[in-house]
Amino acid sequence: MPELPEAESIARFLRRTILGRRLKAVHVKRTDIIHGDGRSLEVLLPGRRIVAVERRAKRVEIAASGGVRLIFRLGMSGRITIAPSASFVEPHTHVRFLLSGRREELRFRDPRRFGGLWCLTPATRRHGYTGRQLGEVGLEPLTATPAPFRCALTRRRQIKALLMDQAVIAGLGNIYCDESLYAARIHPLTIAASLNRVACASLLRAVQRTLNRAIAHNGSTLADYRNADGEPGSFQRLHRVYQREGRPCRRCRTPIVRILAAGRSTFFCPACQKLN
DNA sequence: CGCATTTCCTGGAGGC
DNA sequence: TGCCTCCAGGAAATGC
Repeated sequence: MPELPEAESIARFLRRTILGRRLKAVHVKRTDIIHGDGRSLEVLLPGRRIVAVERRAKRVEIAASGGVRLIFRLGMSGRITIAPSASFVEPHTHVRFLLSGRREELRFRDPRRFGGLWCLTPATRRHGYTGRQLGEVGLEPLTATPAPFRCALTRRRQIKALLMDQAVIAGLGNIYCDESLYAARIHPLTIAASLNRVACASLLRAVQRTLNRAIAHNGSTLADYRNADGEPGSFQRLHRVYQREGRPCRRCRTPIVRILAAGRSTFFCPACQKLN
């Protein structure tokens, strides 16, 4: 379940390892996970240099020369790895990008195929693109300031659903929503518009602290997630509520409760996070 | 508009 | 040991 911290960890690793290198060749095994410019990556990409690696929301974005942008959405089980070209290719590896320099390649795997790869080019910007749409995303929580953050929250929706909505706040998924709400002592079903200025500011600080700590631990690995170097994250050891149903709250020892909110398992401490 | 429900998909977990 | 069912979960579409 890569969320913002996992995508950030991958982007940082890629920046260290592939920035400035060239895409020598591309092998696509599944075309149906690729969207954007209709032309095949095999003809579009070879020879281009990697000029930037960025993260936006939960997405990892690679900018190549000539205004070409590769946007990886990892969904549930998406993984980006750098591997020796001769190494075993794991099942569900949909695209392989051979890199200049060492005999290495970037691989995109996604067994469950909730993710995808968007190839945006000057042509797609002029004429729109084919395949699945890449939804707009909202405020970047790490750089957001209190006023726009509060503005985004002044709606009559449950705070959990709102934080999960990528068009509103970008990059928070189930884990970091629950962890942030716990840190801010806010019940997940609270109507967002009922939070006052102080509560919103406190929530933003909690979100930022939670995300920054998770990034420092290379994200959370529950099952699938690995960083681009193949290593799991370790932030799951610091989870306060997520997947801790029935276990004592680390602040007050009250058992953590699990409910369904916004269609997702939601964990919170009923004593620390009171409704109203 | 809000929000619950359904769909996509596979691997891992649990039941027997 | 092996087969079967169930289910998580991000995003988008559908229904109310």
